[in-house]
Amino acid sequence: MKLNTKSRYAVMALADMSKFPLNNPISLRDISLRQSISLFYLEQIFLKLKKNDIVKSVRGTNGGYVLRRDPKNIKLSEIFQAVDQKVKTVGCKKDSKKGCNGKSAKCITHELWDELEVYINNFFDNKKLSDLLITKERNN
Amino acid sequence: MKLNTKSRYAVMALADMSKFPLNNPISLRDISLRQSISLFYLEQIFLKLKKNDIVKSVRGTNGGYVLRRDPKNIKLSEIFQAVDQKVKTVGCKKDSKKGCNGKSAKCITHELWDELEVYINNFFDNKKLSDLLITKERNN
DNA sequence: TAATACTTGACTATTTTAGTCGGGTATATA
DNA sequence: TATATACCCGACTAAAATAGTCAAGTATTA
Ligand code: FES
Ligand code: FES
Repeated sequence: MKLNTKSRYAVMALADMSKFPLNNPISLRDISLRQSISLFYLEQIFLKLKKNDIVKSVRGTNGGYVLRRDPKNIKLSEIFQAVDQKVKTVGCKKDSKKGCNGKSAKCITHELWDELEVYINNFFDNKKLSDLLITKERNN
Repeated sequence: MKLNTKSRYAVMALADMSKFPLNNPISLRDISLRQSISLFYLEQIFLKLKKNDIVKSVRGTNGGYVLRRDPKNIKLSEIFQAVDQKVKTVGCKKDSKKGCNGKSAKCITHELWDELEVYINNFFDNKKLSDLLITKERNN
């Protein structure tokens, strides 16, 4: 049960952006330097964030990315979804009649994992990007 | 963010066991057949469960494994711990002064992931093995 | 003594992760 | 208009983790 770098970096990068004046394009190069994340990797991540309307891009000199909405209105669950990061605790296809063991019925633990999945998704649904900024002033 | 088979199977197998009279050794072969889990894999898993005092073993014919405690007193968190399945959402070593990016300070998202980790661990801490049985009668 | 069932360590194929890279296109500014 | 900046996009890859598999045991009971 662990979190991958793609979702961690996505949130980290967006949090970085939201510390600066909105509507002001921020280049991936700057984020890369400030947060020590590979530029190439960031490009990959932001492509998805863009496709999912979380950021928009400004090309050319002085370009970069801009948050599409106020950080107050960006849920972490959206970010996760954007980078294809599903919370998956069940071993079966949810909509299928078959269980994780290939049998016809759902397994003995299915309901438990399902409950866990809902539980975790709740966390991401209730957290906004802006929640990352109010903790305390940071210098990195 | 997903769950691996080792922890899923561990819980599944123990839940299977707790449906039968306690103190009655249950062979892995039976669990394997009922739950469609590889016998070899179960052996690997139960070795750890035994080392962590969740089950005890009875060798020889009619042997098997026996739950050491009542399912009411077995937390899922113990089971996860036993099979080495930590919930790991932060990218850094928790006790280290260094952040996930190798810098001296904790990163901008550290507190968030830490909170998530606590949140998820709470789920496992509050669930008992017995909670899996009361949902409804099942036939597998 | 034969069969059952746990014991242990090592081994492996497959999948996932975590990036990397190359060759673009668009835009601002000097 | 030249040039540098910065996004765009697909393909590629090394390394790690996962999900098992296997072999060669030992203990116990019927
Ligand atoms: S997890 Fe859904 S059937 Fe087992
Ligand atoms: S997650 Fe701990 S410092 Fe980044």
